[in-house]
Amino acid sequence: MTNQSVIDALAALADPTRRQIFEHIADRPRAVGELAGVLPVSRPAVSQHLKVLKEAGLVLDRADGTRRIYQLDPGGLAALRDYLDGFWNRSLAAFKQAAEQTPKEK
Amino acid sequence: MTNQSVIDALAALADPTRRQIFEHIADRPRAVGELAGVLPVSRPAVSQHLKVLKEAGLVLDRADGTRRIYQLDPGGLAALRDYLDGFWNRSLAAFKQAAEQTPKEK
DNA sequence: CGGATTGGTTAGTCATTACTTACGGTAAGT
DNA sequence: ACTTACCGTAAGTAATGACTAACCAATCCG
Repeated sequence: MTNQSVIDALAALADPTRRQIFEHIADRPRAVGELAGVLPVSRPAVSQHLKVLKEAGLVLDRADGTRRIYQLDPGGLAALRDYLDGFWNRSLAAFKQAAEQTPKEK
Repeated sequence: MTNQSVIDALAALADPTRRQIFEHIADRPRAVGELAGVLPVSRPAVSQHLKVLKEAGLVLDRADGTRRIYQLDPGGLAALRDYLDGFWNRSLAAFKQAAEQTPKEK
């Protein structure tokens, strides 16, 4: 609900490795070791990234024996999309106004 | 069009100062010195951030005498929103499936 | 012209953070 | 119980990047 979650989500997705993890999870739920096997980083690194993604509200986790399954969290994504939608309207208005001010654009 | 622009946009908005700059520009077009006067950083810092935002396709600039006016670029925002929308559908599907697998959630 | 205003660029410093290695902890199998 | 498999945490290091100070370029006004 807060604006901080959106900020955390943006910062979380800014890292290339975290974005790869996120995209793999988006495909289907994954275990930690499964992700580490695909990615070019160690398993602890994956764990640390998953912690960041979880705190940002982008992923959920559940236990499955000794394994831990991670999946997407719709809440974080919705917050992000709503945040960007807020700019979208203002962006269109500003762009329209600027186009009128400089009509001789190539 | 490429996926790289989306990645650049995410990384650009991850920085707190850049997000503040972006939000001020979203309010209305601004000059560089105008932004530096409001923000707690120096003018060169603002210039560097604007360069990043511009390369990410999030802002546009035009000359106005010695000043340079920056405004939002709808293209970058649209690409970002479409990117997140792609995850949104997958997220809902994954969440629904997981809810069925663990029906005894509190 | 000459000074003043406005911005972009460069060099260098400092803080943040992503990564690996090592360790501890829990659950399943024998 | 012992071993194996899987995962999170801590410590330490290397690399990324955000910032300031100094300098240079372009435009406007007297």
